[in-house]
Amino acid sequence: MAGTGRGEQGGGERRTDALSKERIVDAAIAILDAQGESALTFRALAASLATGAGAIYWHVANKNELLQAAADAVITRVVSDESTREAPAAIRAIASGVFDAIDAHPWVGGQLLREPGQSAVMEILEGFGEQLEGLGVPERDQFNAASALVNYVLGSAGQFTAGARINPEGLGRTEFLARVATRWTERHDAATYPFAHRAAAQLREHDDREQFLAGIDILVAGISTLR
Amino acid sequence: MAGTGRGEQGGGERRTDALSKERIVDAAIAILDAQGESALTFRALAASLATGAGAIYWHVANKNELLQAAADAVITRVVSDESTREAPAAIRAIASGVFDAIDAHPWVGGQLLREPGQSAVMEILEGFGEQLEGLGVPERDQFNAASALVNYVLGSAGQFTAGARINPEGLGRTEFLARVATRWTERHDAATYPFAHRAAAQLREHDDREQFLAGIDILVAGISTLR
DNA sequence: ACCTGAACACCGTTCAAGT
DNA sequence: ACCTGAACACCGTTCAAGT
Repeated sequence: MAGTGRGEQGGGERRTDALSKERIVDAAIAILDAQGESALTFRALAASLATGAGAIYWHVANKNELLQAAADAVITRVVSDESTREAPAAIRAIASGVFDAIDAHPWVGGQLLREPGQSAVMEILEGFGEQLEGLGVPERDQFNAASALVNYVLGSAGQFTAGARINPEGLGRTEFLARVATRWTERHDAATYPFAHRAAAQLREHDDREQFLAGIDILVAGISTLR
Repeated sequence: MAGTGRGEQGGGERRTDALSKERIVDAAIAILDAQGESALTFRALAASLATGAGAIYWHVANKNELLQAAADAVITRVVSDESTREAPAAIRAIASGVFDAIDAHPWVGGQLLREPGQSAVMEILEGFGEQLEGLGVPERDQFNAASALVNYVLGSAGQFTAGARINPEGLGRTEFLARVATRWTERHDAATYPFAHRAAAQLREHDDREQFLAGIDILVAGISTLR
C-alpha cells in the first residue's frame, strides 16, 4: 500500500535508465509533438524506450491514462501562478498560456476535451475561478462564469487541433485557413450563407491568437455585467 | 460526371433495399445512438445493413466521412430557420437546439470538434452570425463574436460528450456529476484549489442546460458591449 | 455499376515466462 | 519487482472476383 500512489517522491532512483511513468510520459510527449497523435502506438513508444510493448503496462494502466498524463504535464506548467496581476489581465494571461501550449502541442487540445473532471481542466477552471472575485462577480454566478471561460477555451482548443491535424504541414496557419475558406465559399452559395461568406473574406487578414483573445475579452465584458 | 455529386435528387429509386449513402448514414446514426461511438465498426454496420464490409466503401470514402455525414445530418435539422425571432432569443434558440441535439446524440459533440470547416459547424456559425446585425455589432467585430459563440458551444458540447462517455448509464446527469465532484474533492485539498471546492459544492444543485444557457447569456451580454 | 468477403497491415492489451 | 515478446482479439481498408 505504501508506494502505490502517484506521489513518486524522489527517494533515490537506482539506475538512470530504468523505466518510470515520468520517462514514459516524456517519451510519449516527444512522439506526439514530432509525429502527431496517430504516431503514438505502444509499439513505437516501446521502441523509442528500447523496451517491450508490455513493459509500459507495468507503469501505466492503458493508453487513455497515458494521454491524460501527457496533457496534464503540458498544461500544469502553464496555468500556475498568474495570481499577482489584475483580474482581467490574469484571465488573459491564463488563456494565452493555454493557447500557446496547445499551439506548441496541438494534440493537447483534443485530449483536454476527452477528460472532463481531470487535472488539466480543473487546473484551468481554478485559475479562472480565482480571478472572478476581483471582477466583482457574486458568488452564485462564479461557477457559471468560470465554466463559460473554460468551455470557450476548450472549444477553441479543439478548433486549433483540428486545423493542425488537417494542415499539410508547411503552410502557415493563416495561409492554410485562407485555402480552406476559398474551398468552402466555392461550394456554398452566398445567398444561403451570407454571413459565412463575409467571414471567409475576413479570414485572410485574420490572426488566430487575436481572435481567440477577442473572445476572451467578450466573455470578460459579459462577466463584468454580472453584479 | 452527371450523377456523381451529393445532390441525389429523388429521381426514382428502383429497389427500396438498395444501399445508398443516406441509408448507410441512417444505420450508422442508429448504432451510434444505441451503443455509442466505440460500437460503430464497418463490420457491425455491414451486418446491420445485411451486406459485406467492403460494400460500404462504394458509397462512403472512409470512416471519417461517415462520421461527418452523420453529425451533419443531426445538426442541420436543428439549426435551420430561427431567423424570425429577436436577436438574443434567436441565439438562445440555436444554442438550445444544438445542446438538445448533442444531449440526444452524445457522439455528435466529439465529432463536431474534429471537423473545423465542415458543414455542421459552418451551419452553426451562419446561424449565430446572421443575428449579430440585430445586436448592433459593427461588421468588423462580427466574425470574432460569432466565433466566440461557436467555440463556446463546441467546448460545452465536448464536455457533455465526455461526461456521457464516462457515465455508467443509469445515473442521472446531476447525480453523476455529484459523484465525480465528490471523488475530485476527496483527492485535492481545499487550500490549493479553493475555487474548485466551492464549485463542486454548487454542482449538486446544478443543471447542465441552465449553466450552458447562462454562458450564452454572458456571451450575448459581452457581444452587446461591442458598438 | 454495385456488391462480396477474404486478406492485409495494423492496433491495444494480456500473460506466461523470464530475471 | 520489473521486464520480455509472442499471442489474442480486434480494427479500417483494399481488391480480386463475382453479378
